[in-house]
This record gives sequence, C-alpha cells and structure tokens, in this order.
Amino acid sequence: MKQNSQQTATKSPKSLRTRERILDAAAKIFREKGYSATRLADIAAAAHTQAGSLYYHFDSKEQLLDDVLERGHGRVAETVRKRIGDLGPAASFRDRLRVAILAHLEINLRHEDYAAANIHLHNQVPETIRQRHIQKHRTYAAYWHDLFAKARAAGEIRADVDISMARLNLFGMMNWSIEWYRPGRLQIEELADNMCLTLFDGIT
Amino acid sequence: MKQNSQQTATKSPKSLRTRERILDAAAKIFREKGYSATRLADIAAAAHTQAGSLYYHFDSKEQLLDDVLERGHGRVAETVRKRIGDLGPAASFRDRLRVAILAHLEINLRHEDYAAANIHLHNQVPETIRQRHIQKHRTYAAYWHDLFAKARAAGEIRADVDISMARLNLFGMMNWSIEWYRPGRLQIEELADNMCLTLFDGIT
DNA sequence: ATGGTTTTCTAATTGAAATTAGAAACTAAC
DNA sequence: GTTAGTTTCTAATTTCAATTAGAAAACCAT
Repeated sequence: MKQNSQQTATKSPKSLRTRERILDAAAKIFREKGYSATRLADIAAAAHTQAGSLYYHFDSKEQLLDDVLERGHGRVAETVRKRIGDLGPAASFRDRLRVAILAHLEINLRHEDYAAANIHLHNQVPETIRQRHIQKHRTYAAYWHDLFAKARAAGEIRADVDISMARLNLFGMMNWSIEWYRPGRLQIEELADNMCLTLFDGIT
Repeated sequence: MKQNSQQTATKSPKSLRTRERILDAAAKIFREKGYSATRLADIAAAAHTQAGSLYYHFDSKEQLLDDVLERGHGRVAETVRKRIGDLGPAASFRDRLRVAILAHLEINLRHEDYAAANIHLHNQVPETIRQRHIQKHRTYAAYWHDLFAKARAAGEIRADVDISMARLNLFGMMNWSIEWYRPGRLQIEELADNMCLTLFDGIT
C-alpha cells in the first residue's frame, strides 16, 4: 500500500536533493503545461537530468504528480496549524484567523507552482489517488470551518453569518491570488491584511 | 487570419446544432480530464459521433479548445454588459455591481464546464491563441475596474479602498464558486446576495 | 427518385512520448 | 586502486491518439 515514494527509508542526502530538484521542476512544468502535456523529458531538462533517470527516483509520471500535490498541500496545512499552535490558547479567534490567512498566503505564494498544481490539476490524477487528496482538502477545510465556528461562538463574528459561505469566500480570495500575485509591488503581509479587512468588516 | 471557426458563413441549422453538441461535449471532457489527456474519441463519444467526424466541424483539437474558451468567456462578458445596459443610466453603481455579480455567477454556474475550462486551461493553449484570450480577460477586468472606480467616485465606496484589490477579491469569490457550487440547496441569487454583502460591508 | 451537396464513417498514416533494460559513470570505504 | 553500491545515461520498445483520405450515407430540391 505504498502511498507515496518508493524507498521511504535509506535515502542519501544527494538522492534527496536530486529528488527535490525533480519535484520543483515537475511542479513548475505541470503548472505551465498541465499534467498530460508535460513530457518527462521537459521535467528532466528543467532538473538537469534525463527522462529515463527520473525513474530512479519515482515510479511513474502519475506518482510524480501525486507527490507534487501531496507536498504542496502538506506544506500549507502544516504551516497553518503550526503558526496557530504557536499563538497559544489565549489568542482571540480573530487573531487566529489573521495568522492563518497570512500563513496560507505566504506558503502558497512562495511555492506558487505547487499551489497552482493543486488547484488546477487535482482532478487530473486517477480516481484512487484523487480520493486521497480530496480527503485531505476536506480535512483542511474542516479545520478552517472550526476556526470560524469558534470565532462565532466567541461572539467575534456576527451570529447570523453563514460560516460555510464565509470560509468559501475567503478561500476564493486567497486561492485566486495565486493567479495574479507576483512578488514585487505588494507585500504578502499587506495582501493578508487587505483580505482580513474585506472579510471581517463584512462579517463583524 | 481566421481567428475562430472555418466557414463563418453558410451554416445549416443541423450543422449548427451538431457543432453545439460537440462544443458542449468538449467543454465537459476538457473540464474533467484537462486538455491534453482528453482524446478526440472521448469528445466524439460524448457528442454521439466519431473522432474523424469532428474534423468536419473543427480544424483541430487546438481550435476546439480555442472555441470552448472563446464561447465560455464571450457568453459571460456579453451577458454582464447587457444586464447592466438594461439598468439604464439612473441606476446606482452599487446596483450595477449587484447586477453584474449575479449575471457573472449565473452564466458561469449554468455553464460550469465552459467556465472551468476557462479557469483551468487558459494557459494550456499555444502562445498565439493564449494572447488573444488574455487580452479578452484584461478587457473584461478593465470593465469591472471601471465599475468600481465609478462607484467610488460616486461616493458609494469608501475613498481609501484599493479598487484593484477589491475587484480581485470579488473575482476570487465568484470564480472559486465554480469549484464548489452544485445546483440544489443554494439558489444562485442567494449566493450573489451573500457575496455582495461580504464585499460591500467590507468596503462601504 | 435522381443528382448535387452536406455530413458522417472507417481505415490507414504518422509521430510522439512513457516506460524499460542494460550499460556506464560516479562515490566512498577499505 | 579495487570493489560494492548508488545514480545516471542511452537506446530500444511499445502503446496510444491526432490527423487525413476516401468511401458511404443522409439530406434536399426539383
């Protein structure tokens, strides 16, 4: 039942770095061309190696996408949970939400290729793999839902607000930013602040 | 310099209907599998015909996607402009925005396959075609920007609000709904109302 | 119903790209 | 500097699907 890579144990540092390089290249090309249109030769070229060599690190093209999606989502989910954990139990839910928004944006916009792959390609993997990813997204969504629910219970959000819609709207704003945000003019923090404002002042 | 189909003139009603059927099928399968992974045989099957027969109606697979994108975006843009036009010159800008939001959502959610294709596949067409679509999206964005700008000039939006961000946030909410909205529980009108509220109360 | 036109089908043709196999090159410990 | 293990390369193999060509079928006006 291997869900991810091949030999999960015994990995030399060099092998690990190559693997990383390949994943980054894959995310980049997948994002640019879509799953099916990217040739392993393209990924290989971007990772400074040969198409055949990829098979030493990955079982198949399919599994490569699987890993890209996994890693992209994993990083975001872990970081958001960690940052909120770091806040301690005294923090207001409004502060928690603010921190979560910043973390979500930061990771996604710093690894846009992984993020974009997750958004655009998650329905291009075969059904079994797809189910696993859908499940993870559901769990992540539930985590946010809970955040909103507690904020409302604490009176930090108006009682008549539809929590589910609020979360979906926020996800829309955040995830859409991957389409247009380019580093430079606007700091990610400013972006996060702006979204907080739009959301809260429409909610509180 | 044919930008779209082949014989733009002289089309029998039957041919037109078949063409329509093929476009719908294409949008559906493209949405499900992505551009490159969909076989013309799949589209043909969904349109109750044979792969080879598609070539009577379209020049190539590429042009098929081109037309799907074109039609998807065209319908939305035209409808939004028309509905706002119908409002007459006396309408408040807030009302205009409300109407525009409803129209955008209605068309996109009633033709989700076309909408999803536009969102997910617009960067999978070859460069020349892609440029044309990007241009159309820019024009559409500018139209909305103008709507926001006039609303602010009329004092219907706070003066310190960043118009560009507001529009992007709104687009995020609206376009993300294509990922999760399924007809049934929630009416599209309710959805539009909700997004208006979230947006305005965060802006006004 | 017959001739011309439009539309659809079937059966090649063609090229492209994932995957595999086995040989080479590299690495590090002794 | 030889050897075992790891990593990479090259050159098939094999499958798959877009496109084309030409034959059939459907349609329509007379």
